[in-house]
Amino acid sequence: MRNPKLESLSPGPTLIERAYEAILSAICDGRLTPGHRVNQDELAASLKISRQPVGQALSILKSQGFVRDNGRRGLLVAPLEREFVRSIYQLREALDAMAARLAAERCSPADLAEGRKLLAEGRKAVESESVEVLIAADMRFHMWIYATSGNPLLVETMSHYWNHLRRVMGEILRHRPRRRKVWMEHEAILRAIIERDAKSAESLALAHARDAAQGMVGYLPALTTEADSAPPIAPDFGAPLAGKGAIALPPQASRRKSSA
Amino acid sequence: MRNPKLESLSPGPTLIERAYEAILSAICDGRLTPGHRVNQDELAASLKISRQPVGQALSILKSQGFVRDNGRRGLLVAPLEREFVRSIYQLREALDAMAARLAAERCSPADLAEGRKLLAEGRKAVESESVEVLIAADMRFHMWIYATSGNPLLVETMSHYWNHLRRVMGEILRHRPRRRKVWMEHEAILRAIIERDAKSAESLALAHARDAAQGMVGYLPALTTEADSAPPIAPDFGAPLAGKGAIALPPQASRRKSSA
DNA sequence: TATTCGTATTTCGTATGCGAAACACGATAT
DNA sequence: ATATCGTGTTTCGCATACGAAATACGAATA
Repeated sequence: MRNPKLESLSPGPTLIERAYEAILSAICDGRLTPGHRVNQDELAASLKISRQPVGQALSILKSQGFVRDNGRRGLLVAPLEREFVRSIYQLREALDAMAARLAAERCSPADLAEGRKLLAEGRKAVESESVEVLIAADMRFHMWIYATSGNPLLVETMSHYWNHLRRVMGEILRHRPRRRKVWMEHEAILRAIIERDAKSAESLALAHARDAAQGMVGYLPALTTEADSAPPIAPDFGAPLAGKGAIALPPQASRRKSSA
Repeated sequence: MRNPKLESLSPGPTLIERAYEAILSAICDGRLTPGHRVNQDELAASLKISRQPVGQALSILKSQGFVRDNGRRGLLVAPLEREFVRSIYQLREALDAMAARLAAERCSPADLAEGRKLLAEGRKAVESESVEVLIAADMRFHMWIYATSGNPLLVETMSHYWNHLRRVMGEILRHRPRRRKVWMEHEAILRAIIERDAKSAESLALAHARDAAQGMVGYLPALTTEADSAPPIAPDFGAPLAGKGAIALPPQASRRKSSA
């Protein structure tokens, strides 16, 4: 009666999750442009589902900063704000540096093989025409470092931020020549990790993050739609400090038979 | 016709937001215990609202890792897992160190006054009996550093993580004597910031984070409800890598007149 | 022609309705 | 007594319905 080890199968993706993915990817690759107003009915019609799952997906997107409240006029796709992007790159400096150091300390042979593969793919991506391919390769390389660091939260957190970065990078790389230097720096980082030189890996990653920031933030004002980006209106949802709720919850909600 | 400067007033908190706050604070201060199954109907009944806003709030909480899918049996309050807490503290090392350094470089006189005030309040909180008061003071001091660093995303990100830490700290401090050392370390950090000694501030904050981690993670296995924490089942929602959506969105959803 | 007011339309938040899937429990058969 | 099956209950996801609030637009007025 005891099957050796069958992992329980996950319930299929709900409409909420699929709507979330659909809208998020539309935002991240620029099909939904910054500042564009989003509309529940319209999205629901596009996806051929009802408003309900769309609304829930938008709630999540809002809490993650991809869409934002537009006063009483629904939501809009978060504009690309220089300050915000700068903030992300600053976090990246700290976290990428730590990730590279940890990766150098903890990497396994399998990890290294994967890293080499990603580097090769990246080199090939540089040759390709597609900005999307280039960004995806860049992202995968860095995600590999995060994963190799052995900190799952780092992967989660940074993949979140990279979705924001995708938007910026896509916007900018479409207008500016891409720099090959990126993958030389990647190679240097990888080599340091391979040689288990934590110190070097850390400082190379830091320099790389600074470099990337300079390449992006500098060109941002040109396209940050200052006009659309109204001053922050609604109290932001993304940074919840619990404890201010007006609705009280009973000390311990015991399941069942409470109102029976 | 042009009023000099009236900031637009924000739409009042919706039921979703209030339910979110209520549930989050219940989770963070332990009124909803780790591993406890949460139930839409029951929460809705407690809050005296319908299931709809509760469900949306839970979606957001799920994407933030405060509740998690329980196979096909609804949701449960995320158990306190050692690995997860360790991950948070590791991120804190990197981010707190950076924050302290930036704070030392950028603090204004007003910032310093605020910092001194928080330190004094913290000292008083140590005398108090309440674990909640103690945690709140600790949290506020660190949030001050984040704010003073001038990086708004740092505030947002860390306040998020601190909500997770609140759960752990509350659980552990209830069972173990609180350590006064914490506020001596805080004082040292503050002093370094006041003296604009970025290097010292950075390393002191790093040491403080390591110290805090040791004080928490070490005692975690005793209370991590290993039995309840089923192996991860559902593909996690918190770390979205956009682009896998099955539902396609048309290239550019132009508002209106699409389906006339 | 420019301004102001009133009405229709849009759009969101919330409630409720409905069906499917899983669990719980008891009855039946061996 | 134990195992198996069938039925009722729970509970969620999704759709739809409804009301409130804001916008947009056109008519009336100066």
